[in-house]
Amino acid sequence: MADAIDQTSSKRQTPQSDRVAEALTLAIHQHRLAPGTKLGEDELGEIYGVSRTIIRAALHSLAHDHLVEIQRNRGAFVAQPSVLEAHEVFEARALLEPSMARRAAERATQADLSLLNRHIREEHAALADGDGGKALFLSGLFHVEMARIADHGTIAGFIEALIARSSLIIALYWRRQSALCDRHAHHALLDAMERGDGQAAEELMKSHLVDLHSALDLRDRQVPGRSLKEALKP
Amino acid sequence: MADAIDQTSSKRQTPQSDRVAEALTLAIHQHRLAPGTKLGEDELGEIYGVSRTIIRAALHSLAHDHLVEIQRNRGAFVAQPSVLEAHEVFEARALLEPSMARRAAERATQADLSLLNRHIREEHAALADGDGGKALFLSGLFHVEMARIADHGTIAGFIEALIARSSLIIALYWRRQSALCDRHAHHALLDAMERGDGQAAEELMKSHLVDLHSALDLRDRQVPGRSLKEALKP
DNA sequence: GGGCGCAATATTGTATACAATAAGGCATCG
DNA sequence: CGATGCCTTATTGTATACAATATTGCGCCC
Repeated sequence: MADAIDQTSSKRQTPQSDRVAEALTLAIHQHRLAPGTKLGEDELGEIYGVSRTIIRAALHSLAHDHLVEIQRNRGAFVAQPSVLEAHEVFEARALLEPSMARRAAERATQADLSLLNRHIREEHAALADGDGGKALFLSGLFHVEMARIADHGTIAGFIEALIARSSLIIALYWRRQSALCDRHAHHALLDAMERGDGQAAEELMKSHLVDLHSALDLRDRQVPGRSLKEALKP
Repeated sequence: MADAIDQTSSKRQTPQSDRVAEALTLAIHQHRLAPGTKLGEDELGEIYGVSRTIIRAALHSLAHDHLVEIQRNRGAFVAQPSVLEAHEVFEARALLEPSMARRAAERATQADLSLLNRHIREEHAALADGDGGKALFLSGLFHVEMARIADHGTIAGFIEALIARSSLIIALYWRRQSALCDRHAHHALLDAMERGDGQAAEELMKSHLVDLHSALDLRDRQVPGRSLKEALKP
């Protein structure tokens, strides 16, 4: 085992901690790391073939984005967003993403549009395969790509962080029965972008986010993993 | 020298890196650390009486908020936001803060209002003393406090980061002659909040941010510190 | 037999040592 | 005298060793 990280070229430009952080973020996105999972430093160090120093930097980075929670002297755990946090995240997205959708519609190049088109096709294919987790992940990527097209790095950074958190929220609160209700939302958005209709894109994004938000089961209950220890002890 | 950090009680709950990061953030807020300043690890370690491990964690944290820039094998420097970044930061604030002003107006308690009142008085006092830097810092604190009152942790976190970056932007691009043009903006905002008039607070915040944005000198030029080496070498 | 306290263990927090990279100075050569 | 290349030095990147804290299992006492 050991060196699991692909060190393509001998001269590496990006810090190793970033590579680890990216790998962990991806695993969270893809629902391969469930909320509440303990992320032991030695364990991760062995997996990625680096020392705890690197792992700690990566974990702190993810903690900064609210993807993991670090408890002093206890360790790092994949975050378990509360119902309140879930509401906040989608409210924040509703505040930011419609404007970005408008900008994206006004600025998208042909290359951007075909990239989004491919995303949608892959997403539908994943849904057809019954791989809901992958479809959800691709769906998030669509939003991230849109923020990138809008060409506003600052807000795009916020949106990326919010979408990563959304992935955790979906893992905890998604209600299955409404899984495919808005399969056409992204298609409609892309249509508006192809027409360069910023106003329409903004409205579509706004209602799409409302739909997403209401597709969550956010009745105030304890999430499973938390109830065992943290709900009873303190 | 050495242990410069105040370890009030023997049992410390917050990580040391957070204390260092806070101290550095404060120094940046107060314009005691100029953009471009080199932040050597050994040097900071000696100042705060901790090892480089702690310093590195703090610097990475600030880098995540775009307050410092880390160049591989070169070290950490106080960030020098570009003109583009400056625009983006104020556009992002314009997107987030008006809504928060509305929420704050709808939720502020009497204690909140008197706290804001005190902030404004201190800000005016600092201006009267000719301490523009301190006034600017307190002005930022007013916005942060407002986000806190709005009781939306997620967006408040974004706003806090944006205001910290604004402090750097102001250090680089503020034009002196317009330094006191909007001294009454915060007062007007507080009035609206005291009336519980969310709509008015939202509008006032929006125009206040437009004023701030246009009080910057964002003509496209190289910032001084950057031009010597970085503008010519790469 | 159950509950409490202590000790053993494992894991994280911090410091330090070593390695790698970049910067600056000096000597040599044209 | 100036330029170029190497070498010295300083600083960061990473790993490891040590210290502190929380957890867990065992034994003892009630």
